[in-house]
Amino acid sequence: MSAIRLLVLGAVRQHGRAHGYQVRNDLEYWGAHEWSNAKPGSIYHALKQMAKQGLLLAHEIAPSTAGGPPRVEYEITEQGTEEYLALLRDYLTAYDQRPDVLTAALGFMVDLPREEALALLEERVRKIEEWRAAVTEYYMPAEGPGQYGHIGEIMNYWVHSADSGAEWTRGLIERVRGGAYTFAGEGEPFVGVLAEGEENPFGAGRPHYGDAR
Amino acid sequence: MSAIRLLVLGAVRQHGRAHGYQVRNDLEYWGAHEWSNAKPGSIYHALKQMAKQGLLLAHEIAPSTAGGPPRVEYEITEQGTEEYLALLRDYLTAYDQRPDVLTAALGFMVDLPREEALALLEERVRKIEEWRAAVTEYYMPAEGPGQYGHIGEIMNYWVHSADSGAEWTRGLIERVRGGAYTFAGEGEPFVGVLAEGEENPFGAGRPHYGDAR
DNA sequence: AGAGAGCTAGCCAAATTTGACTACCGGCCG
DNA sequence: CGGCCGGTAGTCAAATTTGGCTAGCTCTCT
Repeated sequence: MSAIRLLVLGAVRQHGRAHGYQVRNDLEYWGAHEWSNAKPGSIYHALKQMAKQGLLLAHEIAPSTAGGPPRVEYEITEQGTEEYLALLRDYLTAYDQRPDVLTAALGFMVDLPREEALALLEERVRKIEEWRAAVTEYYMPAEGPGQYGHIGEIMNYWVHSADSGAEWTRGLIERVRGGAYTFAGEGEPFVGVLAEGEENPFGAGRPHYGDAR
Repeated sequence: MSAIRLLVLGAVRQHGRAHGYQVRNDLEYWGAHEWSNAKPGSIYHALKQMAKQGLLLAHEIAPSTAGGPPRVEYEITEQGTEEYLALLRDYLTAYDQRPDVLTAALGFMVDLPREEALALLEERVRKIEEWRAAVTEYYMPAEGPGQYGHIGEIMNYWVHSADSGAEWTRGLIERVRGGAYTFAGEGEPFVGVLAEGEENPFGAGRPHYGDAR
């Protein structure tokens, strides 16, 4: 699964109640369209799918003023919250070469208690090291590297990425252990959503990298 | 697009003529199922699609001995070769947060002349630096970092990944410039496919990381 | 000789993702 | 006042991806 479900669940949860366009807007605010598949089609699809599965509750809203398409507001259910936390824990520890799930999880990590987040991040480092060992053991056999020719560069790249990822995670662990950020149960949380009517500084009109391609 | 097209085109090209299962086997040999979406369904789909688009030529093979499903062998066309080289060039330079396309391109980079590969890799470094500048400029405004709360860790992670990727690419450039590997037009190329009947040391029976999850 | 395991080769339905498209409204410009 | 631009809210068909399924062999025990 991609990161879309976590992103959508997290966005709805922070609002309490949100319709599709609000979610879409939040994800854009977070820059999610740059590092994940958070495109309109995917977002609306995920909302409907998760409503069907009981993770979200759909409220049909009467078209307020003029015609327009029928709006639907979503609210997260008990079951949806469980799924949300499960995904969050999973993605914080998973090292599977897709950086988007980690990125999404970083955005929500403060929904967990500090101690748990630390434990998960340490688990993440362990997983990376385990993976690294597996690569070097299986793909760099006794005959020595080089027998793979340029193909060895692929393994080299994997190993380099793993090392870099582990190093970064260790840095994050230190910052969190040192008291950075506000985690669950520690008072007023940092809110990354826009209030109704608040101007979106990251919305249209703001050049994002990649727009010119 | 994912890396699947480049992988499939490259595999068919190295064989000269290959049927689906051969391609599937090569990709497994390269470990592609671990870092890309190279699953049977995707491979067979890509073969058919590209045959329909004229990138591959499909030969119906009469069922050799007993019944069995009708085999199809594929051969790359002129147009397919062009597409192959275009994808290769593109993926060697593209820095778009999906490591699988780079990984796939690394596997085939020796199909280009050494000088061109070097130029593309240098272009890649430039792109990464450009991207890094965009992130730090747009997402770390005058108010200073920290106003984003833990969300700033996402940008921090991006920047760290970019730096790590650039550093690795510079290392590769040095190795290639120093004469490593055999590039197009430099004599006997390194072949990463299995000869008909050769045993696949990476096939089934060999534990891959992730099998135990 | 028959049961079962495992390989070869490939197919398929369901789920997801993409990228473009619709429809309504308000403002603004000449 | 007509036309068009931009924002809001969302839909849709087509392409792709997933994960498991089929069917025919070939060994290997028993």
